[in-house]
Amino acid sequence: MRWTGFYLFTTREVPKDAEVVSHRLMIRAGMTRRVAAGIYNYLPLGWRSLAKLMTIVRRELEVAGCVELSMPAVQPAELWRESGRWSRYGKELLRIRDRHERDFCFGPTHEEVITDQVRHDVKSYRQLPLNLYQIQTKFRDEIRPRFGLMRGREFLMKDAYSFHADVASLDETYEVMGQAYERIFEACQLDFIRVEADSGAIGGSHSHEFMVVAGTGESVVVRCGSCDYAANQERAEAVLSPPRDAESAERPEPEALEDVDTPNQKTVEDVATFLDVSPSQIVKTLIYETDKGLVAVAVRGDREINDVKLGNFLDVEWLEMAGEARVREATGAPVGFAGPVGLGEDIRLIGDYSVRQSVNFVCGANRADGHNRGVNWGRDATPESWVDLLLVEDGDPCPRCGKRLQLSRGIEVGHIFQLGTKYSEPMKCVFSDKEGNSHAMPMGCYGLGIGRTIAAAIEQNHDDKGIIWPLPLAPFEVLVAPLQVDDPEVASTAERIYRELLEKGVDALYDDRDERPGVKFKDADLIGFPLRVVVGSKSLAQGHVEVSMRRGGERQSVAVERAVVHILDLLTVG
RNA sequence: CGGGGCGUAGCUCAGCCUGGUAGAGUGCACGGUUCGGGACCGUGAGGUCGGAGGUUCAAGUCCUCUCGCCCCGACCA
Repeated sequence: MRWTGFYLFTTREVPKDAEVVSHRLMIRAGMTRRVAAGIYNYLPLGWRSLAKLMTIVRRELEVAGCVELSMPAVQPAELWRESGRWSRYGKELLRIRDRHERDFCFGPTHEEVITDQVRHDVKSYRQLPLNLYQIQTKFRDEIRPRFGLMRGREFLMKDAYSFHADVASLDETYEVMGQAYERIFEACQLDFIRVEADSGAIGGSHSHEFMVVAGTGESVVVRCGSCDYAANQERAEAVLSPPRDAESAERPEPEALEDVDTPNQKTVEDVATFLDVSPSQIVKTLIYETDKGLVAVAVRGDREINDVKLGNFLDVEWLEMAGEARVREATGAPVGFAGPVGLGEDIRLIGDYSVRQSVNFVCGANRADGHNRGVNWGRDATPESWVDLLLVEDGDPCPRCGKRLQLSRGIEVGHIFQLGTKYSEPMKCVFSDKEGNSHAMPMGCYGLGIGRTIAAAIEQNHDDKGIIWPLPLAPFEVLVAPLQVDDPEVASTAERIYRELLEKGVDALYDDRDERPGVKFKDADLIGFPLRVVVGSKSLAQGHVEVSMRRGGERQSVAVERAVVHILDLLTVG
């Protein structure tokens, strides 16, 4: 490809609202341009990187036994009504109406459509298992799209769906897919980890996310420094105060329950200072509002609740911290003075493990400017359940080996989970077993963000000059840059090298622009071609061209006749 | 959805408070000097100042409405 014939325009400046490195660099390198909020053009250069990733994905999925197909972006509401998601999915589902006033949506995912297809064709256990995938445009009407391709509304996603005759088969495919994902991200040369993830209301025994390690990631990853435990923070188990036998522990004598005045002491820190206790001796009571009513959660004063765990335990569709008015209604006190003692009948009380062993603790008294001290479970209040609801923090003990956990940030580029019969059941995607009995097919689903993976690759591979592509994802492997295009000697040499590279199957771009050397160098660094061949009149007079690698940046003078061989060597080594 | 901010040349922005001739840099075109790390000089083209309405002799500037975009928040008592 010749630069002047390629639609490639770099810029020096970038809109000030582009804050994340990958976003800025993609705009500057001429890879993408925003069309609307969270909606982008993939320009030829960017599209080449996406295409390379898609090729890798297809290659590994074929190995894993997946079959590619393509499904529509626009889907009829009736399928979503059947699965129940038309009403449940919420505002992220972009709903549209055709000229006949029929309801459609722009697909955010394709469980309904694929299930509808498979139930039509597959009737017997003999036809299972199946694993179908597509790479296709999705639309999710995100509250706040941001960070360019990292969180767009319209985006490219590889989504695969597997169908099985039994759970064992699902388990097997799930593992195969996990390995395929590992091979994909390894092939992209990305630093990633596979973490346990929350499978949420979907149920299912397994769910894993694939995270590209990056400080700008939106997800928090919990890792053990000693063993291989790794989980999404939403999922990570807390073992702060493991349950133990009450009688085996030495417990202080219960003190009398006391009601003390704590004027204006609303936060845990305020109360701790005021009453001269440590925050961990305070039991904080959080009031949540859910679609199943109000819930009070007791947790150690210095810790936070993991809303995802809470939502899963309660099996609710939504929950949020109750507002000022609801808190007052529920506890009779303003925010800051809720406590487990004497809570109303209409509010459930759940205890987090972190306070199960608490004795003679401090908590809100459910009145303005008042707290209880000397509170004890059983005598003064009793949660209906003790549950792990804690948000894991840096330094907490590992649930597997007890060593310290570390928190880091990651970009979620892949998510695999077992759906079970969540869709096959309501949509009657059934098959006959050997005995002729009918069963809903257990399903798995496997997503991989194409654009997000490219963005993540840039987040992980750049410097102050620009992108440093991992070779497999680079839009072009080699840039051939003649510095003086009007010098016939320079031009013909550069052109010859370029042509030979093409003949050898190398993905090369020929910078035939009549630009000053500085401009060409800056653009080369910005775009991040892994290899660069510079043909300049001065070195050519010595019979040399210059070959350099973007990563590391070292330049080598190479004899003209050896240039192509040398480049091929470098490309093989990687 | 709540709060804040921004829409002016292809791009990045100034001008708005205090109403009176539409600006800079960059990019683009042309000419010249340059030519191995985003050169310099000169000339030029390029704008319904997001849109609608209002106030005014006069609106990019003030007011109202509207559309679009961005940021923060919508979580810890």
